[in-house]
Amino acid sequence: MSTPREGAAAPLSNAASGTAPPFGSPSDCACPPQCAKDRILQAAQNLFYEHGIRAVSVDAIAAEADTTKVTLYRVFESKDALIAECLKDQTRRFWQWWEAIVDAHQGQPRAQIEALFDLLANRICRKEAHRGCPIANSAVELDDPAHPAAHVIREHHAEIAKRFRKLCKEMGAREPNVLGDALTLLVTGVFSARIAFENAEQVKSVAEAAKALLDSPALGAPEAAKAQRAKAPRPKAP
Amino acid sequence: MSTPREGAAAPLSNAASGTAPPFGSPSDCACPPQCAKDRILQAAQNLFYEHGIRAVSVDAIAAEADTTKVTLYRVFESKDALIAECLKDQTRRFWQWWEAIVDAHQGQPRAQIEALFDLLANRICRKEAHRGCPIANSAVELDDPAHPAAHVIREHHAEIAKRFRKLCKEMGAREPNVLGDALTLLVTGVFSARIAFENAEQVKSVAEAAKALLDSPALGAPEAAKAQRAKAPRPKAP
DNA sequence: TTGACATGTTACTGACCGGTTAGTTAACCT
DNA sequence: AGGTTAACTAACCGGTCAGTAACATGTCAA
Repeated sequence: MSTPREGAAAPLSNAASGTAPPFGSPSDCACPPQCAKDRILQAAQNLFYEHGIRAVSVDAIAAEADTTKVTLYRVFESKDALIAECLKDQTRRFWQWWEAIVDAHQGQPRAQIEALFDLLANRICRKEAHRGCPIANSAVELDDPAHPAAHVIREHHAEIAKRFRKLCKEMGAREPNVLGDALTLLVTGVFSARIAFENAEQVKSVAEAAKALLDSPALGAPEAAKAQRAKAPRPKAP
Repeated sequence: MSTPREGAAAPLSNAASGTAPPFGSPSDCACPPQCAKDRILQAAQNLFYEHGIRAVSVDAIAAEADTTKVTLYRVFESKDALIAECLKDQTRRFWQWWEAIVDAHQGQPRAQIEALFDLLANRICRKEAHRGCPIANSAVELDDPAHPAAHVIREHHAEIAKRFRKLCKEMGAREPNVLGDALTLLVTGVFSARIAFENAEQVKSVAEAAKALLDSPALGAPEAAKAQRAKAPRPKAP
């Protein structure tokens, strides 16, 4: 097997330093800045994202966090619990990102969706996003449905679909559920494709794809709504 | 860590028996039916798909293949080489599936695309596809770009995009490259979503999404071509 | 000063990992 | 009969894994 991590002896592997999951690492924690728990959580997220969950040992995490395995196990019950905490933290930051975009276009569901995809397309092309979505990636590595992180993964994806469906409904789409699910597939698709494609630019067409779906005669908003959308921000929609 | 595999002592784990990746397992090999190499290749694909590459030991593969680790290492250079062989085998079977569908609608690029998505939607809902795409999954677990399987993964995805772009061109699409890439994203998306969504049916809208994209005024075929498509099979396209 | 608390240090356990060595058995070909 | 080939058994190697035990240190608050 091609060396998983650079041995338990790895003191300060900067293999992952400078790299972080696409929606950032923890910084807003209750405890004083950069307490051991914070550093461990951040190191784990970076290493998990960069190399995969199973490829990273707790020794490597502790080393990257500039602490020891003992401290790690004092703060987290197990590696599995740490994994779950990492994912929770990442979903929290993802939804912060989402909310900020949605808030910027209140009452304009179509503009909200477009902005989400425009900014996603930009973000996914950035170098630090080269391993796609950390949550979806975890789903690949965790086969046990009883794993403490499994629920986080499922809930996250269900929430994306739910919110897209709702936005599509507000937009007055003909088929809000199908359209919402189609947009969800584009999101999961762009993350997955980002890993496997050499050229990061190739996945950028996700924004155009989303707009094409929104304009779809079969799924999108009827002409009336489409004409309306360019004008004043409608309050909420039917 | 939640027990990776059920110990090296696992003799005949039927944890994966009866489960196979979405595009099947090897059966058409040169050597006599069910030689050791065949059995190993099949067992590895099943176990890798079900539990992930890193979670499966070579001991477990040998046991599942009803042979020994020694035989495995006589036939394959290393676990990494075995991984690469598994992926090659799976891409081969994927393109067999693809070609069969495309051949059934020769000269009708739009019908070819629609059929690909219709059948993909059906296949992805099947129980044995519940872990998405084995090739995309491997990309998550293999972080080393020098891994013997990395090239297989990249080439596979590039080929999908290339073929979709070509079909879109033949279809006379306004933006064949963007449309082709959008379809590619739907494919990667439906595989990824299949893992994380509890309800398999939710990803089925991929076929409708694809049709909506094909009908997109901005990306799809102009009205003329669209009217034409229902009629006689055009020979090749512009 | 005295605790309490978070953290660090060192060393360990038992299991499992990928990979190897050595020797055996059975079928087939010449 | 002898040789080749492919398969088997069983034990082993050095290393890594997740997780633990026992003890030392620093710091801050009362």
